[in-house]
Order: sequence, then structure tokens, then C-alpha cells
Amino acid sequence: MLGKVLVRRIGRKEIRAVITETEAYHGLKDKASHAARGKTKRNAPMWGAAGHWYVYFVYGNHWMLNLVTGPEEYPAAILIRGISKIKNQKSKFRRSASQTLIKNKDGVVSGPGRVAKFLKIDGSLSGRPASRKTGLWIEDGGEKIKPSRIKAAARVGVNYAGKEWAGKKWRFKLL
DNA sequence: TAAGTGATCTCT
DNA sequence: GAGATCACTTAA
Repeated sequence: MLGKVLVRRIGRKEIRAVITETEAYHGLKDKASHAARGKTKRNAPMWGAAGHWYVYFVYGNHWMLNLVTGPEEYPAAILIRGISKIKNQKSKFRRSASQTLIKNKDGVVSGPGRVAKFLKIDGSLSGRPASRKTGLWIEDGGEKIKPSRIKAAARVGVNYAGKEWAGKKWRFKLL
């Protein structure tokens, strides 16, 4: 997902942003994953088909945006932790040709709570497919990402999961 | 480093 | 219905 373009449609407006940071939550055994404590109404989308959103609310403040991955009935999802804005192209340009990354500091949205807030995402998207129809989807950025540009680190805020799972370097950042 | 914040889940 | 928990952010 790193380097892909996340697109959010709000009314007539489309916001485009490159995904720059993610975290993986993988299977029932991953103690840091919501799935480890069994299927509930909230986390049910994790067991669903890949390509659907899983959105939930934490700490009384923040919506977290995840994309469900993996086969059906296997709970896995990717948390989107950071994006970098792209200038909106004029409609006369072709989408693929006119995207330019905003490289200055203002173009960076860092932290999953901020990402959701910036894109005006809430729980109503949870369980819905990533598609133009739902107003939130992913497009190919047209850029090949070399593995050397990806930095792996331990996931954030999951110390409760114990050393084995909190220590997994499943946080990925595009450099 | 700590507090705020409220949905969700577990236990009565 | 009460109590605990929490994939975070912000201000000190």
C-alpha cells in the first residue's frame, strides 16, 4: 500500500494523498490485533473480504482507518498511519499525468487519528468496500517503490500485547 | 509524562 | 448498568 494513492471524495471535491506509513495486523494470534480477542460487532469487518474498510473509534477522540486484507474468514488489516498530500489536478488533465506530491511539511499528515480527521472519515465507512461509490478508495500511484525505501519498525501503542507481538516490526514507513 | 475522551466489551 | 480498556493527541 505504500506509495499508492488514497482518494477521498467529499461532495464534488476529491482529496488525493500518497500513503506513506502503515501498520499490519495479522491473524488471530497477533495479540496486538483486535481480532485476537474474537469477533465482535465492531471488528467483524476484519474477517470479511479484502478491500473493505475497517474503521473504529479509540481513546474517546480518534477514528482509525484500516484496509482489510487477506482471504475471507482470516482477520487481517492494515492501519493507515500517514499520508502525504497531492495537489488536486484540474479536470482537464488526466489523473495519472498531473499528480504532484507536496513535499513541504504542510503536505504531510502524520498519525492515524490525524489522517482520519483530515479525510473526514468516521465509523459509517466501516465494513464498506473501498470504491468510488463509497467515496474512499485507492489508486495506483504509478510509482514503483523500491524495498530500500521502506523502513520497518515496531508498531505503536501495543505494549499491552506482550514482547513477542509488540516487538514485531510490522510498522512500515516510506522514506 | 499525563490527562482527556467516549464507544465497546465484559462482568454483574 | 457499572467498570475497564484503548492500534491517540496535545499540552506541559
